[in-house]
Amino acid sequence: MIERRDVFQAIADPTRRMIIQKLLRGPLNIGQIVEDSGITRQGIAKHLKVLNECGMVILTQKGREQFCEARLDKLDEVVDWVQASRKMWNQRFEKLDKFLANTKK
Amino acid sequence: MIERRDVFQAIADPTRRMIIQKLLRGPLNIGQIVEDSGITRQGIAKHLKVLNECGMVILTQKGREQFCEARLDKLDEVVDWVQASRKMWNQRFEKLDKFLANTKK
DNA sequence: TATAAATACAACCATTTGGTTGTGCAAGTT
DNA sequence: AACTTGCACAACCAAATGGTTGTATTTATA
Repeated sequence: MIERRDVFQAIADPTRRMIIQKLLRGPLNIGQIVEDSGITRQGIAKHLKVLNECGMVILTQKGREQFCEARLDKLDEVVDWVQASRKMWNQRFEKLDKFLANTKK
Repeated sequence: MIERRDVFQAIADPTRRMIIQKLLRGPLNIGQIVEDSGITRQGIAKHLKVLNECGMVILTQKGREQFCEARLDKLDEVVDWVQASRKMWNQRFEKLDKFLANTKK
C-alpha cells in the first residue's frame, strides 16, 4: 500500500465533501466548519489536513484564527480522468460500427 | 462510520481505476485483469466486488468464466458533484462583482 | 476419468481511516 | 492579571481497507 494522497481519495469521504460544500460560499475558520457537523474540532482538523495536503483547501493564519478556503482547480484531475475514460469507452463502439459497416460490404 | 459504497469511494483506489482502464476496451475475465497487475486473483476479485456493488462493473457468468464489463454511467454522479460545486463557487464571484458594481454608483 | 482452469469462500493480517479524548499553548478580551 | 477562544499535538480506539494464503467447487479438456 503506497502513500497516496490525491484528489480522488480526498473527495471519497462524505465528510470531506461536506466541508468542501460549506467552503463554497466563502472562507471559514475551523469553528464555523465544525458547527452542526456533528464532528469534533479535532476530527474536522484532520480532514482539513488531508484536503490541504492534496491542494483542495488552502489555510491562512489570521491572528489566532485559521481561515480555510476551497480550491477547486484540482478537481480537474477527476473530471479529466472521467472524460478520458468515456472517450476510450466510446471508441470501442466506433470500432464496432466500422467493423459492422465493413462486413456489410 | 456508516456503510458507504458509492462511486466516489470506488474510484478512490488506484487499483480499481486501473481495473476500469483495462475494461474500457472491452469485457475481460478475472484472469485477464490479473495479468501484469501485480495483485493476486483474490485481491482483484475483491475490488471487482466493490466495483460491482456500486454499479461500475457488471459481471456475467459464461461457462466457467466470469466476464467483467465496465459501466461508466455512474460516473455522472461524480461529474455532477464537481459541476455543481464549481457553479456555486462561481456564484460567489458573481455576487462580489455585483456588490462592487453597486458601490461604484 | 483424471486433470487443469476459473472461480468462490473464508480466515487471516498489517495498515489506514475516521473518529475520539486529553493536554498544552498562543492570541485576544475583560 | 485572569479568562476565554481558537488551535496544535499526541495518544488512543474500533472499524474499514487492501491485500494475502488456503481450501473447496464447478467446468472444460486431454
